[in-house]
Amino acid sequence: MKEETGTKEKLLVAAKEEFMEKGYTATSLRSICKKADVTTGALYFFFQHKEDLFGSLVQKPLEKLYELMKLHYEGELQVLKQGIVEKGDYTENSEAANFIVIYMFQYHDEFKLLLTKSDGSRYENCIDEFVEITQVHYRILADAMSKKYQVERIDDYTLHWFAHLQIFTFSQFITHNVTKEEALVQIKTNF
Amino acid sequence: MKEETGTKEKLLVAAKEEFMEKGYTATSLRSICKKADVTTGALYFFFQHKEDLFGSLVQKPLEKLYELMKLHYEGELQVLKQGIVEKGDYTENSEAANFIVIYMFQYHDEFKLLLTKSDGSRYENCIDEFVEITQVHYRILADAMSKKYQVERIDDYTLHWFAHLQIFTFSQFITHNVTKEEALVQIKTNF
Amino acid sequence: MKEETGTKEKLLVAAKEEFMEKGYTATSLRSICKKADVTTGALYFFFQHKEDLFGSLVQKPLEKLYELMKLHYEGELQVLKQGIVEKGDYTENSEAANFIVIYMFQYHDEFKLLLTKSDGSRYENCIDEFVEITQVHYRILADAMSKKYQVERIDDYTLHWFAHLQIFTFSQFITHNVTKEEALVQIKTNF
Amino acid sequence: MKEETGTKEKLLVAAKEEFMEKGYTATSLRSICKKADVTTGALYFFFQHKEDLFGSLVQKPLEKLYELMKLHYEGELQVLKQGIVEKGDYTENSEAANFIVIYMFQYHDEFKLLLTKSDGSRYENCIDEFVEITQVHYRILADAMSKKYQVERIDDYTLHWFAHLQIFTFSQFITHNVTKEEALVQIKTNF
DNA sequence: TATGAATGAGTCTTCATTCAT
DNA sequence: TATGAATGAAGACTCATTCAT
Repeated sequence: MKEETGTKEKLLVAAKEEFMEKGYTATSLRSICKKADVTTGALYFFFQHKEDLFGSLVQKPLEKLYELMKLHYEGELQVLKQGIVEKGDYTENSEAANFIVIYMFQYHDEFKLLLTKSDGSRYENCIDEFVEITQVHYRILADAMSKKYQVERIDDYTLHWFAHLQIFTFSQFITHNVTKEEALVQIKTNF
Repeated sequence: MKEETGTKEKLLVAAKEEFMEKGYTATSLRSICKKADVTTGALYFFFQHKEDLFGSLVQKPLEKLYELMKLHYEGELQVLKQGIVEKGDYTENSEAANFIVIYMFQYHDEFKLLLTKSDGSRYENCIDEFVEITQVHYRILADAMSKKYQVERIDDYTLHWFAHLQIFTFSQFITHNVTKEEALVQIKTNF
Repeated sequence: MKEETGTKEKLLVAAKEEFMEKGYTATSLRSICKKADVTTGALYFFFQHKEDLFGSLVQKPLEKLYELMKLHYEGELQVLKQGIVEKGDYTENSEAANFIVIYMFQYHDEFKLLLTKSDGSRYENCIDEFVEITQVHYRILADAMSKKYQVERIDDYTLHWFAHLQIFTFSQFITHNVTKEEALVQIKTNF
Repeated sequence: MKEETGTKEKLLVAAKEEFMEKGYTATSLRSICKKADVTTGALYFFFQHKEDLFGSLVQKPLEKLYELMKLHYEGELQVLKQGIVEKGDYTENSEAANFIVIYMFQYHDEFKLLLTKSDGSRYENCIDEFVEITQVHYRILADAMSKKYQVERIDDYTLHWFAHLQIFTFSQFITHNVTKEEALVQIKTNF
């Protein structure tokens, strides 16, 4: 039955606002404490570093997203193995993509921080990791295809390009003011 | 007929290296001066701010690129006005795109700074401006098309998406290790 | 019949380890609490200050040693007063010295803390006090001697020197890795 | 023709005073700047670290002393090699010892800092190095002796003891309020 | 043109200590 | 007995910028 918001929560809220406004590097812990109406020491009671504080906002959604991507990609591989692409399966997987988008919108702020405000922090290259994961997946997919249909191997650059494009598309939803509904339409149209 | 490299040049060279390595915010003017073997005062004789120094590396190529884009887009509009799209014109315009790519590779470092190392500076959102310009152009184009062929107006979001995608494509050439040749092939293929 | 080690004991053990490793100033109470798996508040329930905690480790052995020195020196004075130095008495006193060494080894850690890790605390000059006490004693001894044998008064500096040397010798046993046995041999040889 | 004392000098003077009063760790750079009537930035213009500042006071005398010790010991070895210890040589070497004392008194403050106020800095164990050097020298000396006179090898512990005692003696001159004259008398008497 | 000394606000972080519960 | 949240001053150090010469 607590009435007043906990200090940690106040800090997280203030941190989110400040990071969002100024970016990781340009944000000072002081300004966060001030906004949260809390002393420096209090901040350091709850968080180890500046980076830890940023991570506390952003880590979990990030990891969950990795997981969802993995699931999504494994789903696609299942479809591939079954040989025959039936409508139902396809749909199922498409739903996985949907789910990812929905999840990203659920943690819209957090992903915006990751994608546009993490410069200077450990997370500044997280996009590259998304691309990397996707590219690895595409490689498997592409090789299977080229083997099946006896076509030439797709070169790395092209693959990377597709992977990056893919991630770029999803990023756009967050970095620009796209609504969840618009995003879902896009997904349905393009995939 | 100067023999020794001028101080200003040494500073610019050092600045480019440091910014490239650490990014705008994380680079200290001190480190630049040190690398250039020049004193702080000297730096401030030639440049007003940190931002001015960064701008001295990056401003001109950036403006020139804006110009080239304008030209490119005006060219497309000319084609549009003439009503009949003749082969020759089209080629001409395609060559404009080529020229842009070539120009970007000529100032490869500078554009890399702009696209990936300008965080914290006045230029951190330059990509958005590219997109904006492109989008405005697309709007004109699209409206002309939809009027001509009596099709529905293309919504802003889609247009923005196309514009961003366009810019993204060009950015990729610079931010990733794409060679000029590969880039030109891509351009020829996709446009 | 307590089974679990008491909180206070855990704190003392942890404190000893930490102080020994890093010295008084460089050791933080936090690190002690962490090592003892105890909260800050608990520490402050049992101890008033950082210095109080350090004192709790070190005070008693220190005082006891002062006492032993006093005893030792009083013994020597007794011998002096009796005029005739009999073998038995001498031995007795030598045994007092022995006892001191043995006592120091019994609280080896504590004296090591006092002699090498107390910098920044109230105890940082404890060696000087040992020297002071010894010097006072030597003064009495020396004056009696010089009166008895009609020799010149020994000057303060020399006396201080002897006192300091004496204490230095005992310190060495603790600060360097001398075994109790070696120390006792040394004592027997030199005194 | 400067009239006002330079900033660097003011800083060094203030630093010496503060370190002398409170010791390395307990002294804050702020307090030094305040005493020197100089800003923090100024300090960091002249010195890299807190340790660098301390070193600027203390490094040179320390190194010079190492050198003098080396010379002194090499002198003793020369005497040894010549086989016959002639009075003149011995005197010469004794003069080397004298010179060391005189040098130490010349930089009395600096050596006091090193011997009693360097705790927490890189120099906190400098005494041990003195002892080490001396011990190594003694080893050579002792082995030569024991070979020459066919006596048993002196064990490491005893040697270390002598070395430490030696250094202790010299330290005393500085750490206690011994005058240069007293010290020189001591040296003449004991060596 | 350039020097280099100096500024001073600002950075993250640590710490002994307190106190309501 | 003990918790653990909170304080707030202080720490070393960095930086863009200025200015007399």
